[in-house]
Amino acid sequence: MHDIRAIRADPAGFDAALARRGMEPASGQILELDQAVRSATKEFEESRAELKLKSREVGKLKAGGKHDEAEQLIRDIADWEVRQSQWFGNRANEPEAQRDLILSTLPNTLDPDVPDGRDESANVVLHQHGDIPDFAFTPKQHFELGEALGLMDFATAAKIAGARFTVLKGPLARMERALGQWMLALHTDEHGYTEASVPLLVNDASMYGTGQLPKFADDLFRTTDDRSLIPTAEVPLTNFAREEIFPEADLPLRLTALTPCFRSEAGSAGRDTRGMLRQHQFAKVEMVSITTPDASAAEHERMTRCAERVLTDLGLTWRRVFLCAGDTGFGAARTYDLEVWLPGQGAWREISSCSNTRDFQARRMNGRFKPREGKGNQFLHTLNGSGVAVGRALIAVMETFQQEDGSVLVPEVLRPWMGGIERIAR
RNA sequence: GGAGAGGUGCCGGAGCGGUCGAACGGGUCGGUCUCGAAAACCGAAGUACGGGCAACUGUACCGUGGGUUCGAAUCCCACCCUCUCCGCCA
Repeated sequence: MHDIRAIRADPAGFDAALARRGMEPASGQILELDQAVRSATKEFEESRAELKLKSREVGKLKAGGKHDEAEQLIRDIADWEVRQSQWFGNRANEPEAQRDLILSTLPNTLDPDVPDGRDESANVVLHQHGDIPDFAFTPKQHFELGEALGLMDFATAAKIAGARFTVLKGPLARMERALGQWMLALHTDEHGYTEASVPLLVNDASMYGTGQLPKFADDLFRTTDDRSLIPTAEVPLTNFAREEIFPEADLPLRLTALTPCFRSEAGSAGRDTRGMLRQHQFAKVEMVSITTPDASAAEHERMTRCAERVLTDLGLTWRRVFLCAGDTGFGAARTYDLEVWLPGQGAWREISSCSNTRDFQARRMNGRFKPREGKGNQFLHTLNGSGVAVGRALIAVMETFQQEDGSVLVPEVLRPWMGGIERIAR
C-alpha cells in the first residue's frame, strides 16, 4: 500500500515509479479522488462538530429541567439534520473506496538500483557458485529418474487428485522429508531463525496484508468458509506483525516455517507440465524477517546468504539473480532469485526468491514499531525468502547427483536425516 | 455441535443513553526528596486522519459491521473472538 501523502507531495515521482514497472500514470486519478475524499470529509466533520454541540446543549437543558426548550431544540436539530444529510450524505465513502482500491492494487515502488527491463531477459546475474557439471553420459530429467526408480508416481497422483500433483514413495519421499527437516534445522540452529508452526488456512485480512488480495485472488485456493490455502508461509509468518506495535528492542523478528504451499497456477496452463517442477502443492521452507527501516537492506543480504548456504551445503550449482523492474513481484521493492542448475533439463531454474518489501506490506497490515528514541510509531519493514523450495531442491539433487545407472547419490548433509542412506537405487 | 459468560486504554478494572477519550489501581516516563536507590509525593502520557507557521484545533476509534436516537462505550441486530461446562474427535 502506498502512502497517499507521498503521492500528494510528489505525484510525478510516483508516476515515474510506476513507469519503471511499465505502468500508466495513476497519480492524477488518485489525487482527484483524494481531493473528493478530503473535501467531503471536511464537510462531514464540520457538520458532525455542529451536531455534537447542539446535542450537548439538549443534555444541558434537560439537566437544568428546561424540558420544553429541550424539546424545541430536538425538533430544530432534527430539521437541521435532514438538510445536512442532503448536503453531505455519505459523499466521502464512495471516492474513498475507489481511491483505496486503486492504491491497494498498485505494486510497490522499486529500489533505485533495481535493473531496468521488461521481463526476465533483463535480469542481472550477480554471481555464480560452482561450475556447470560435466556428465560422461546424458543426464536425465528428474521425472525420468524418479519414474524409473519406481519412486515418483504421477499417474497415481492424477488418479487421487488430478494434474499437477505428485506421489513420492520410499527413499524419495524420505529425501523430501530430510530436505525440509535439514533446512529448518540449519536456519534455526545456525541462522538464528525461530521455527514456527502456522495455520495453512488464513483469512482475507491476512491475504490482503501480504498482497495476495485483492488483486491475485485467482491464484489462490478458496475454502467454503471464506479462507484461503496459503500459497507460501510468507503469508502467516509476515502477518505476525499485523495490527501490532513492537518495541524496537524486540526487532528483528526472524521466523521460519516448513509448510506445504498451495497454488492454483491459473495462467500457467501448459507450462512445466512434466514432472514436479510446477505443482498445486509443494513443500517449502520460508524465512521472514520483521525489522526496522534502517536494518532492512542488510537483512535482505543476510537472508539471501542464508538461502544460498542451503544450496552450497547440498553441493548444488547456483547463481544469484537480481530481478529487473519488470520481473519483480507485486509487493517487492527488490528481489534476488536464486537459480539452481538442473543438468537433466539443462537449464537454470528458480529455487528461492528473497524480497525486501520495505514498508509496503507493513502499511497494508498496519504493522508498526515503537522507536527506542523519539516519539510516534513507525511502519515496520518486512522481508521474505524461500530457504528453499523443498520440491525443487529434491529435483536439483536428483538431477545433479544422478549416476549413469539411474541411481542418485544422497548429499552428505542429508544422510543423517535419512538413516544413513547413501544412494537411492532400484 | 449444545448451554452459559464476556470482549473497554500498556495491564487490571469501573462506566443511570447526555460536559466520557473514558473513573480507579498497577505499570511507564519526567520531577521532588536521597550520597545513591527504595518508599512517598507532584506531574506527564492513547492511535489515526484533517486544518494551522505555531500554540493549538476538528473528526473518528471502548471486538467488527449495521441500526435506533437530537445524542450511543452504554439500547437493538448480525458477525468475529475469548473463557466455562457438556458432547464429539486427531
